[in-house]
Order: sequence, then structure tokens, then C-alpha cells
Amino acid sequence: MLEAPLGLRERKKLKTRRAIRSAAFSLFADQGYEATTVDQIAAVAEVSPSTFFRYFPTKEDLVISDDYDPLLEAAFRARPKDEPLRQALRTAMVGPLRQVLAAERDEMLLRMELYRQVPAIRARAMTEQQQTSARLCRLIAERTGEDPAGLHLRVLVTTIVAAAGEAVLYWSERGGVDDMTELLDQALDVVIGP
Amino acid sequence: MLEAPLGLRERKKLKTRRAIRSAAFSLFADQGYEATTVDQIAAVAEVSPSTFFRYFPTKEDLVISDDYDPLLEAAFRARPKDEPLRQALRTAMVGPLRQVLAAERDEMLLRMELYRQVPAIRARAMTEQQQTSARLCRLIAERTGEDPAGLHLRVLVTTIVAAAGEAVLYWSERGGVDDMTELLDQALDVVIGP
DNA sequence: CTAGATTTTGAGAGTTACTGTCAGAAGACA
DNA sequence: TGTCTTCTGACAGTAACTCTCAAAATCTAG
Repeated sequence: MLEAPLGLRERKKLKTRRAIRSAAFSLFADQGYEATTVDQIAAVAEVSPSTFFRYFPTKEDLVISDDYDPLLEAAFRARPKDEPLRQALRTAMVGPLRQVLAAERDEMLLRMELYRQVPAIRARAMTEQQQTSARLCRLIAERTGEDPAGLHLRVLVTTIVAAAGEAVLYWSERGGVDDMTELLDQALDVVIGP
Repeated sequence: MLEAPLGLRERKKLKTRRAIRSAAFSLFADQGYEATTVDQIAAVAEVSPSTFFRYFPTKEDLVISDDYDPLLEAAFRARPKDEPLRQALRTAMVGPLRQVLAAERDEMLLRMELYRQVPAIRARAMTEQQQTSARLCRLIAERTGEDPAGLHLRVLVTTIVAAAGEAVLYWSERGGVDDMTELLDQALDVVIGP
């Protein structure tokens, strides 16, 4: 159940997924996101358009994919119960970000470039951000017993997540030359104080 | 130039615009946003689909429309130069909101209901929010001489706008029974302190 | 009030993202 | 090997746009 010898079927699925994604990104690089049609991507990846949509429900999903949220959740749950909330949040956010960054820095820069240039992607990413906020609210409420739907908590979380998003955006605009965790720290200072 | 005797042409345009919008909202109320097609709206409003798109570039634009930003800008510019920035912002945000609320409370509740229920609207509204943030950054930069693209200012503004948005959302979720300006004040307390 | 310039409109054809269905191909498993 | 399940591609359909063009409505000069 936990082990993954990965049957042929699974391996093929992964391969197809990767093929579609890389076909897509290479086309995006050539022609831009909006000028690239799903049919073209499917053709280059050598699958049918139907198959494309089986792997990615929307064209935007090619770009979005989010490994961060589960990591954040785990990191937050791992914080000691007596740690002050704001401190716990800060630590729980920085760690996983560093982790993701180490693993897929270049991919992240690419996605952020699309985020900046394509309104549809930006819109979609923002709704993902809202979901992150909502999940985080529930998570914190679990820990503190606070009302997860109360105005105070919701504003706190929404702004923290927005601050983090802005830090990542800023980082990408400058081509990733800065230390991302430092930027995130600075951004969080604005909301939750140093 | 400033006066508006409004020729027949202009009057008709306004009328058409209103006809389309009210047709749309009445259909939305009956069938929901997504189940309502542009063709249906055009039919009820007695215009051709082409004309619909001339008045509203996208279906989402029916719901979005934003009177707030210009008011905010004017209110902010009107604050005395020696007032502390955070205080100026707070005042500049609350005033116009009260104004808009007084004029179109019910419409606002309706739009927020769609915001909550329709992902496409939410996504679109979020990108509008980003534009508000960007404009506000420029505005503040003008006043303080700060770098409009600096991380600090951007985070501050983004979070303030996000906090305000969350306050409005909260207000609408509770059916508008609260005093909105109080909620906004509370929300801003989280970001910029009391 | 009429003639001509300008703007607005509707019809129609085309593109693209996406949905649903179904038969056949391909991996899993006994 | 044969059956059972899953994956795939072909196809048809929908809905939001976009573009083009000719006809209709409004505006403006004389």
C-alpha cells in the first residue's frame, strides 16, 4: 500500500503527465500561453485532446499545481502547542517554502513569470490562495479553539497569506536573486510585526 | 464638455446598458449565474449577442463594475500631507465605502452573493483587487516619495486591501446586518494596528 | 428639412476551452 | 490464456468570445 513498485500502468501515467506538461511549457516558451491551444499541446505530447483534459482539468492547471499547502499544514501541526501563534505561523511558513524552493526553484520562476504575464493564471492562483487561507483558518482554529469564521482570525490569515504571496511575486520579479526566506520574513514583519 | 445634456444617442446607450444588466440579474436570480447564457441575456434584453459584448466585454463584467477606486483615490489625495500615512489610509478607505454603501447597499449584497458562489466572479474580483493595490501603491509613493515597487510598501498595501476585502466579504456573509465601517475598522486594526 | 458623415447595431461565421458518450485497445490478474 | 478493469481516442456538442460587414439610427451642415 505504501510501497511503490509502480506497475506499468502507473509508470505510463506519470510519463504521459510529464510529456503533456513539458510539451506545454515548451510551446508556451515559443508562442506564449494564450497563443498555445490545447490541441497543439496534445499533438506535441502525442495524446488526444480528450486525454489532455483527463490529466489536466483546465489549461491553467498545467501551471498551478501546488505542493506547498500540505507541507505547510504538516509544518504547522508540528509546532509545539505552547509556542505563540504568530511565531508558529512564521516558522511553519518559512520552512516548507525553503524546501519547495530547493527542489524546484527554476520551475517556480517559470510559473511566476506566467503568473505575472497571464491574467487567467493570476486569477486562478488567487483563488488557490483563498483556499490556502481557508484551510489555514481551520488549522489555526483547531489549535487555538478560536472561531474559524471570525473576522479577526480570517483577516489575520488572509493578510498573512497575501503578504507571503507578495514576497514570492517580488522575488520572481527580481529574477530570484534574493534570498526568498529573508523576503518572506520581511513581508511577515509588516503583518505580524518583528 | 463637463455639462451633460445627453443626446439621444447617449441616453439610448445608458438605457441599453441598464436593460442588459437588469435582464442578466433577473436571470441569475432564477437560474444562477453559470446556467445563464449570454444568448439568453441578450434575448431578454432584446439586443443581439454582438451588442451584449459591446457593452460588457465579458459576462463577468456584468457583476464587477467598480465605483470605489476613484472615490478612494480622491479621498486619499484630500488627506492633509502631515497626517500619518496609516491614519490617512484608514480615513480614506472608510469614507468612500460608507458612501458607496449608502448609494447601493442592496446591489452590493447581490454582487457579493455572486462573489461567494461563483468561482469565476471571485477570481475576477481578486484581479481587480490587485489593480486597486497597484494603484494605491503608486498613490502612496507619490505622497511619501517611497519606492512604489519596494517590498515593504507593496506588502503593506496588498494586505490592507486584502483586509478590507475580507471585511466586506464577512459583512455580506452575515447579510449586511453589521455596521460595515466598524468591521472595516476592526479589519484594519489587524494590519496597521489600532 | 435634407444630404452626407459618423456611430451603433445585428447577422453570421469562426475559434477555443471544455463536457459527455462510447467503443476499442492495453495493462492487471487469475 | 482469458477475463476484468482501466485508459484512450474519436466524435459530437456547448458556450464564451472575436471579427467582419452591411444596414439602420443618430448627429451635423447647409
